[in-house]
Amino acid sequence: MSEATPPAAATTRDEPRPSPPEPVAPVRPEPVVSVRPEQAVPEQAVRPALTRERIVRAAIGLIEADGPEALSMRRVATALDVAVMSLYNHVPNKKALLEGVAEHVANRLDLADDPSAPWPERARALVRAHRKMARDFPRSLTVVLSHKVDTPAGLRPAERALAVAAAAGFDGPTSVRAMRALLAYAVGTQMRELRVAEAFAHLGTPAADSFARLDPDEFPHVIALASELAENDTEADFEFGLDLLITALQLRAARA
Amino acid sequence: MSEATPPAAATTRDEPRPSPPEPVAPVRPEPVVSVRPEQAVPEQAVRPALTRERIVRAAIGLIEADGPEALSMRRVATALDVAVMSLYNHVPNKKALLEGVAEHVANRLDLADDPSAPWPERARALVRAHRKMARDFPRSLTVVLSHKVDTPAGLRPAERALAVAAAAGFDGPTSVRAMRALLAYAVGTQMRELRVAEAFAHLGTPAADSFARLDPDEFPHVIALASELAENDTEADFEFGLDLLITALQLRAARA
DNA sequence: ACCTGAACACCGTTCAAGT
DNA sequence: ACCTGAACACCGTTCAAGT
Repeated sequence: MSEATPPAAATTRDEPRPSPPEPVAPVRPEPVVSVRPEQAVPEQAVRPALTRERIVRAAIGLIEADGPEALSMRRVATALDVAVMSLYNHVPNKKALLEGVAEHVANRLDLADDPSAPWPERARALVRAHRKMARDFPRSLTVVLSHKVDTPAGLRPAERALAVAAAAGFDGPTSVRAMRALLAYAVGTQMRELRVAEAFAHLGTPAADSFARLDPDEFPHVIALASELAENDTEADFEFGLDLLITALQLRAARA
Repeated sequence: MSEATPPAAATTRDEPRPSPPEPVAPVRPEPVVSVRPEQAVPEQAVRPALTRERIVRAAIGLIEADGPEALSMRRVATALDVAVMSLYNHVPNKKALLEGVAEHVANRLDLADDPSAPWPERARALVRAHRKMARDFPRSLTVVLSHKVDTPAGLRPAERALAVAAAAGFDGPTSVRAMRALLAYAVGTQMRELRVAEAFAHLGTPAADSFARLDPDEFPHVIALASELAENDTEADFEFGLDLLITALQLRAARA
């Protein structure tokens, strides 16, 4: 858990790595008397075994803290207080680690589904789950989106979408297209929210006054709607577009 | 132009850089007789001046050839046959170079617009322009999408979309939302096509048999529609989703 | 089986020196 | 004003050595 938000020390690059809080015993003190060794060591002195799971979680923590471009094997290693090369006992290389990150985040998608609910509501819930993931792991998102997933974790949203489309009465090819349209919208929304979030992280309110310097002849609408554009009710924006898609799909389902 | 698709030599990393095809004159031969110097040197001997434009184009060439993760200042420099540090006379750092790439690609968007055409057709044309950009610069796309643009190049699509929405009769806030929905779909589609393209580049036909290993209880629809899913008529998929959005917008415009 | 340090071939960027 | 090489603090990964 604490690995998900690594200590600030991991974000500063220059200072030398502090010596780990391990029992620094030059000669290993063999317990000749049985003292139930699992209770012998005090609280956090035992370092949990290095594992692929822990490595992936640490990577996600670093990505969320400093952005995906700041992720390095070496930083993951120091965050876990091991040597770099130890990671390679559990992960073949950095690309595989990023795939692990993608899969881990994709598995956090909340795909709870009530098959007895009307299909438009089920479709909405599916797309909303993507939006929630984008909020929970904003900076890991680009990693997820740039690693296609033909693993179960990656195909689960597709399965749900196809199930919903079938419930709506669409034939196979139409179901596939409806699924792709919904997921394209989900992905596009995720990207947009990510950009908005990064922009706010870097500046206060970014676009506001940059609109002022635009050529009024070329950008009449942008300038006229500057205040509407500066406002970012991502929730309402998202629901508006989702509503468009669902409405059109209902129309299409009724015609079939 | 030739920089847009750099020679294969730029993609192999290990071999030493071949000495440039420059006139290797240890002592510079000063032309004491006037021979119209701009014609004196044979064909490609004159190296064009290093410029921000040339640097950005070379970067795009490398990205399209080897992917964005393979872009490095050093590779750009050798592609242009200059020292690395020479680049820094025209570009402050790598981040700025990537912003240049994003802007250059965004400027290639074909935003031709016929204000007398019916607005649904104008809206379609706008979203299709994004799709075309994704086909022309597939691998530069992630760079474009991950650098928000409050420059004119980045706001031009928004301006067009708002103009179309106004022509449809939407009020300001609704126009902004309609624009965001359309652009979200455009972006989502671009991401999907990119993933499909990368998948095909790496394997022959990727998903086809990976579906076979899925748990039939959890993935009944994916398995049943495996052949439809394997087929990727990105054109038709794209138009299907676009049609949904436009249809719903027309409905909404008629109600207002 | 797991961990590790040294080494190698890369990075981006600062600095001081050249023209 | 523009170009450059050396140097620095980083990278990912191979290899050989330890337990």
